Amino acid sequence: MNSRTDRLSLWFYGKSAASMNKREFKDKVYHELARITKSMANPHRLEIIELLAQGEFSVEQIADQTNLSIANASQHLQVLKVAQLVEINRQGNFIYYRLSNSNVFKAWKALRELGVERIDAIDKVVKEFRKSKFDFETVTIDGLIEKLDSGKVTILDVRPEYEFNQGHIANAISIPIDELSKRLKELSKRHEIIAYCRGPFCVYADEAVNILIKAGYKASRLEEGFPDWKLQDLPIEVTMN
Amino acid sequence: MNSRTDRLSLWFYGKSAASMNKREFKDKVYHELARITKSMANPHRLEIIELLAQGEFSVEQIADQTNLSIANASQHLQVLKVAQLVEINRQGNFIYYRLSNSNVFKAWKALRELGVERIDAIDKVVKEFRKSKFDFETVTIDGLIEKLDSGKVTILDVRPEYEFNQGHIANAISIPIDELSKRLKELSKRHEIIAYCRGPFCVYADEAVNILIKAGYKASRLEEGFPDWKLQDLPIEVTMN
DNA sequence: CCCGTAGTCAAGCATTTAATTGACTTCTCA
DNA sequence: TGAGAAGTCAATTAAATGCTTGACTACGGG
Repeated sequence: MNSRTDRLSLWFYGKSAASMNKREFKDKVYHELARITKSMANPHRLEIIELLAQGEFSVEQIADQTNLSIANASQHLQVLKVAQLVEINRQGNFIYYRLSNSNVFKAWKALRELGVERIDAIDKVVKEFRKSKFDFETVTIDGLIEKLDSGKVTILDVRPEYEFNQGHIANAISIPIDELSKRLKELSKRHEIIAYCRGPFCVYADEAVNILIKAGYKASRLEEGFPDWKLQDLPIEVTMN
Repeated sequence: MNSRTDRLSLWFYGKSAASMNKREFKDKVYHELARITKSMANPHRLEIIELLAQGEFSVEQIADQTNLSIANASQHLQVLKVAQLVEINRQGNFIYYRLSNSNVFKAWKALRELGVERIDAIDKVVKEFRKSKFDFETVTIDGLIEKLDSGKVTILDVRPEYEFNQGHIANAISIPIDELSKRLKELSKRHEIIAYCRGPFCVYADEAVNILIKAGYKASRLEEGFPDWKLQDLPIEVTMN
């Protein structure tokens, strides 16, 4: 025990702000910020955050999507809930989790962009994985906006319909990736097709473009996902039921 | 050992992207992103990041500023270096650390804003601490820009001169907080004074405004800090030597 | 009101993280 | 070239984190 530890235990147990000195104040603030950061600092929780950026999901849906056991998913969700990054909405037997606020997605986006830019391993694995399976160009949100102004473009949402219904790019049509092959006739070949999904690490759109190009369409994927579009306050639609 | 763990150990030891399946690809990407997030997820490292957003500092300077032992500070810096969030610049006996890139500050800023908005404890402690010692209004960067357009404003940088020299708001004058009381005569009472420092959790500017108001000046603090100003590509100056 | 489903909680173990100490390395300068 | 200053590293210990398992709680339908 040194004097530093003594101070920490003091404020930790609820010292009032008015009686703090500068160091105690800083320790408290950075401690709280680190608590939030730690609650995001786990691969599964990051994946959950990205999923919840699409809308709200039950624990079982989340566990399925992220390949976790129900109990484990639940525990990760508790961590996020304690940190106030997610909120719940109980509907009978089901408990639906959602991000509490757009700032959560903003933080995830900032970390994602930091990662892609800083960590070669990420950029490399993303590029190689895409290239190995699907070799084609991507379009950014800005690029898509330009295309929309100037031509015949079909925006194709290939996420599960459940996610599409909770919010999608205005005028997009929904064909979940699993159904794309057998629903190709719904798409006109006279339009360029821009497929999008959850975000830059989601491969649904890659798979879609692959299918479309093989079938003779002009198609490319949106680099970002629906949450990035929504964050910029670009036009979206929600399917009511 | 279950099949999930088997997969993890496979890619961990360097599976090529081309041979990955979807789940392996996701695991790899989120693992890497969590690694970066973990490297930030510690109160001392967040404080170091905020400090390094001001410029470059030696290990000893960093240890001093953050109240850490040299060895401990060094170890935290190694964590940040391995995650590629900081870079070094050796000058003889001294090793200067700096943020590798503005994305690091962007991520810190996003986490900071998430924290202030989400965690009552942070907002509360910041407001209470300020109020208890210094009860006055603050000005945002946008507010400062407006004021600059329309009136006589003195921008006062109260960070240590070392930090001022590495970069400051254009036309700001430097009076480190320790010297402010005895250098008041350098400031005209006909100008409103906006004091700024490192960021929203830095109290130098609060202390400065307190001194200035007591001495009869019209003064307020900038909510954000120099790095926030710089991030927006607003005019800055660097003191060469 | 009890059964089944959805989800949470608690215990136990293995792994990771953090701080301290003291030894070690690297560089400068006399 | 060797003393000293600036940092790093390695070992130790304590604490926190993460996963699994199985028991538990909450709700709805018959």
